[in-house]
Amino acid sequence: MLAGFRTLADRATVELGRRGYPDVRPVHDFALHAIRSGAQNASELGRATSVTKQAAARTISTLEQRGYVSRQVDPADRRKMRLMITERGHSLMSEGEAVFEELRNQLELDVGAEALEQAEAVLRTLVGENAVRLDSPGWSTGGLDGDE
Amino acid sequence: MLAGFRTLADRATVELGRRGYPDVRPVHDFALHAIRSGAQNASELGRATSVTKQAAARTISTLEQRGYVSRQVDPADRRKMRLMITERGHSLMSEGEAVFEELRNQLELDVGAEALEQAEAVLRTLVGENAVRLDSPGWSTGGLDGDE
DNA sequence: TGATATAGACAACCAAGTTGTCTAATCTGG
DNA sequence: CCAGATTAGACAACTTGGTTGTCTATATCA
Repeated sequence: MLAGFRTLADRATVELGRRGYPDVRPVHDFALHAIRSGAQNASELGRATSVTKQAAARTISTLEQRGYVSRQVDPADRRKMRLMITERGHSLMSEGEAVFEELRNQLELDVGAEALEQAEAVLRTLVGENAVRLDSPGWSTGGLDGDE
Repeated sequence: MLAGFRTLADRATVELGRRGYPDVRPVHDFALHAIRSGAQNASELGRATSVTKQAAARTISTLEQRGYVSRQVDPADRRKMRLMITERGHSLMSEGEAVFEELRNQLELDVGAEALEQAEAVLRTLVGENAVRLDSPGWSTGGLDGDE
């Protein structure tokens, strides 16, 4: 079947909820990662996550409400709102990584180390191929045009 | 990263669009499969796909609009609307399977037959584990309660 | 027969996206 | 140096797939 990753992400979400981050979804973690690795404002975040800047701004604002990031006007360019990950944001991220690690370990127990690595390699190939064209927003919902 | 299956499903969607089924999403195919393997009305479909009956009814009605299923009152129990997959519905499904087959073959070329099988086995384990508790609606959106 | 359960419809809502329009700030080029 | 273009971000309206909650019609059970 095809629900593999969904499964993983869902479990991580539930587990994170159990550990005191009840209102976090995969998207949020995803966004935090993008911010940590360089996206400093809404537009950049949008580009980094292949989403319109409006959607990114929305994600940011919920992240801000929940206390995971803070925003302040960029002194150098006053159009921009510079993003910073808060303490709580950082602990969410490390907790998230820990949870993932645990899930991965569990799976490794179930299935064997080699098998798991093999599987990861395959999946990497799969996403690697189209990482090239992570452009076009709306790959999952709207689009469907298939860029002829 | 973790977008492996998404990737696969998205590509299949795009490819199907290209082949004359432009308004089909993974959900729809998923629902058709559930119907084919026994779900005869909205409530059953909902149960089968771990979704409320209302959501299922909605999916059905778009599927009906697009001409993939038809509905008629069940003569034996006039509360029920019996579902039938139309000709077009069947061809969608086989086209869908063909596309998937092709994608799988492509991946097999890229990565080798054994590796692919191994990966599939791992993923099967992953989803298999929690197939047991495919109950609780809302695993992906609302929930988060983690059934304490 | 009457209480209860089930099927499905309808309405209101949510989350995460999308467009499209708009203002404010910055950049660029004549 | 200033006019025009570009960019950042906000706001509003809409879409999809899902959720409750309420309601009617039909079945079923005691």
